[in-house]
Amino acid sequence: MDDTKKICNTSSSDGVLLRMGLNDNKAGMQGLDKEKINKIIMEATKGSRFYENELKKDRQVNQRIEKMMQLKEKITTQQLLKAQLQSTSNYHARRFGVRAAMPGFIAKKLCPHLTIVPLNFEKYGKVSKEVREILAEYDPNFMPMGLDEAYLNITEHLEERLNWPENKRRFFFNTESTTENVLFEDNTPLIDDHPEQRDQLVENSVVFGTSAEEVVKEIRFRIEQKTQLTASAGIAPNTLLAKMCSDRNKPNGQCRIVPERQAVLDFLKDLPIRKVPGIGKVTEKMLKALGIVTCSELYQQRALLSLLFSEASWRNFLDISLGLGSTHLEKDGERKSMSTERTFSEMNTAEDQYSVCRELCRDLAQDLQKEGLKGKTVTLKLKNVNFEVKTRASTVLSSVSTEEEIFAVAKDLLGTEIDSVAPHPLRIRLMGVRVSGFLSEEEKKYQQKSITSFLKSGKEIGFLRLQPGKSNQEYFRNKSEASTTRSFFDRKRAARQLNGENPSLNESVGKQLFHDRKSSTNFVEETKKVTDLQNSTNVCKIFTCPVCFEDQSSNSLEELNRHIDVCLGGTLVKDTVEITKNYDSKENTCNFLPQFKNKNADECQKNKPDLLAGTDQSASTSDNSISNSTEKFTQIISDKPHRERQPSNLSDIAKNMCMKQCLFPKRISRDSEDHFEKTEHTEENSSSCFFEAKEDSVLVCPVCNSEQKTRSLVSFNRHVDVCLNKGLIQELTEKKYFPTKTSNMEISNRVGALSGGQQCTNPSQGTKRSGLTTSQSASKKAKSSNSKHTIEMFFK
DNA sequence: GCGGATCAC
DNA sequence: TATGGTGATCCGC
Repeated sequence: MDDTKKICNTSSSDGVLLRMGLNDNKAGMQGLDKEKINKIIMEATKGSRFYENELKKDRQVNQRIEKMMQLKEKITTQQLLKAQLQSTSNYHARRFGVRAAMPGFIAKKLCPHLTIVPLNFEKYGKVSKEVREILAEYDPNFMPMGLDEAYLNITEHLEERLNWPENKRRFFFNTESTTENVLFEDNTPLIDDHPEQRDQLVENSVVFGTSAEEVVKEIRFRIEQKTQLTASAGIAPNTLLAKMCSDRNKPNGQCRIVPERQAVLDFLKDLPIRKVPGIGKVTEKMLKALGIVTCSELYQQRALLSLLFSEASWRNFLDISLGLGSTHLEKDGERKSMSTERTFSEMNTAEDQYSVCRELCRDLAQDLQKEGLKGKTVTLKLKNVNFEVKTRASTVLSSVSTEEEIFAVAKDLLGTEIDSVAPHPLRIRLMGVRVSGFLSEEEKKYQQKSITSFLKSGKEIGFLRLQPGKSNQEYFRNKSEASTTRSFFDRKRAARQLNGENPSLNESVGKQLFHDRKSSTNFVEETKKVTDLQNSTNVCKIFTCPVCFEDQSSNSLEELNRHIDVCLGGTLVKDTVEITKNYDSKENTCNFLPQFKNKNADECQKNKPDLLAGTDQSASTSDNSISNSTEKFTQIISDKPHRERQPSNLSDIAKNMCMKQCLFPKRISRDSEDHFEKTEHTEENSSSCFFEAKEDSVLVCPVCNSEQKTRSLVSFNRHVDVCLNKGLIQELTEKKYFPTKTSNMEISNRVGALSGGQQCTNPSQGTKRSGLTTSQSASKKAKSSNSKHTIEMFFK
């Protein structure tokens, strides 16, 4: 309880400083007088709406912490001990997999012969083309992260480099002398002909060695010589460590963590958690409340964390505390959303808001079309003048990509928000529009095919029959032409010019523009009509379905799309049947079984626990000879490596494919390789389940490498616990956590206890989250490469 | 699927 | 002086 008080009694200004204040945690800031600067920030911001909102957010965080501490109070020593064993063994079982015999496996995780170097560019940070060229010499597949970071895997380069002569590793200072530049370009003849020049040359050059450190020095040297940019770098066995240690010698320095377990642990020992990518100020504060400040404390408190945080969170904490990160660089995954947003001075008229909304949709549509994307979900984001952010989303049946399509959805969302505060105006300072739920390549094909076949069949008749506008049109033209032909911002700009660039006149200008408006509610209605008209390209339309050629009663695009979807249903079925015949084994997808793919893939994923429990819902919803769940799992985890198994007949293929589809839908949809053996993530998701279902294979302890007689997951895990607790893990553990008797302690209810989240579910109001999102995967690139280094490396 | 929240860059 | 934009992810509902 003392802890709780401590947190909640923190003065509000302290709390806000945490949110707003200078973060001197980032390297390069240590020299500054933090307190002084924070004081200045405080003085400048006190009393503003922004500040008030920061206070509010901070109070929310404090409430979360308070609840967490209350929960912590209820935890008994017994529970903690139990959690200690369960979290550790569960973590290892899932993280490292227990399917294959892997002696010394865990140790290897920490010592892959891999060097990953993130280069953090300082100054103007942009990884220009030149730089890029230099980096590519060391790793042609290097991964740029944003504008000012890049990850390189220099493992291969290091091997090659061993045989390089000194000359190949010599680089020159780029002085102002033109002679030097000449030398830089072509030095060989000069060396031979003029010994004195050679001396000078040697004086002005530097030879780099063959170690990883030398390579990175060389890269940084070359970059600086060529672009004047300085960079700091970290050399480490995985991306997480590399990122963290590149931070250590900022600016313009480098640091290496050698691929040895002890070096990793030493590095992490006193490292503040805030230095870890993915742990932000909120997570830091929450962990601090638990007395956790360094990464090693993250490990020491793992039992507590497993009880207080979601599984994803505490497992990520454990990853961090053990220095586990990705060991290969993965190309970006597919984009998941695209958005655009804008901040402006207070905007409180519906007309302005619809106008801005349309502009955002227009911009977004352009961006979407550049990448050829169509999405099904449109999200409107609003920030009111008190800095409170709201998002409102709507998912439509047919995907959208054009300005009109997006606006059709967004304007409804906006309308709802405007209505919700009526008769008061909606006072906002930011609006954003996002499109997500993009069509997969498969879906695009279907769509394309349907449309193509439709057009080819000689039905190229415009399905929009335009009719002359009626009475509303005149109204529309007079009333809102300005807002469509000139953007909101253009008008504001013009108004500013008229008013001598005085921004304070913005509001009055707005009022002038709309001085003739009626009561606010009526106005909203009118605006809606206007925008509906706008949505119809300024002309009244009657939609005719391009499939059934029926005139549609509604003039809403959404309605039309819905209708077309229904009509196209037939076409779609036809197409998928054709695809059935074109099974491509490389693709490993279910597309030869369209019924299953289209209808049941998601279901199957959802029903996974049921499948495992033998209820087998998917089998009942599909007649594709999916006999029963046990059989399916047995097949996948059979002793023979999966990739060697050749499906013997179509039915087998069906089972295999469908199971893959169901178990690993995300990855299957992207890649064309066999993901079972390689994807640790899937392992994590399902490893324990495998054992429950497995009947004909032998469990081998991943630690001691001995075959286990039991088929029971519980017994098996117990064995692994014992092994783990005796061995590697115990090194790191404080003795109080592992009194000798606990290693024999009965471990029961493992899977249930695993969802420790249940225990910390907050039934009451306020903060919804009981766990935290702290994976390094916060950023998409870090994420994509995050979770599948270990098994893959091992098998390589 | 939605909405809020956190995080990185 | 007034407090950004974009994208991703997680959690609870």
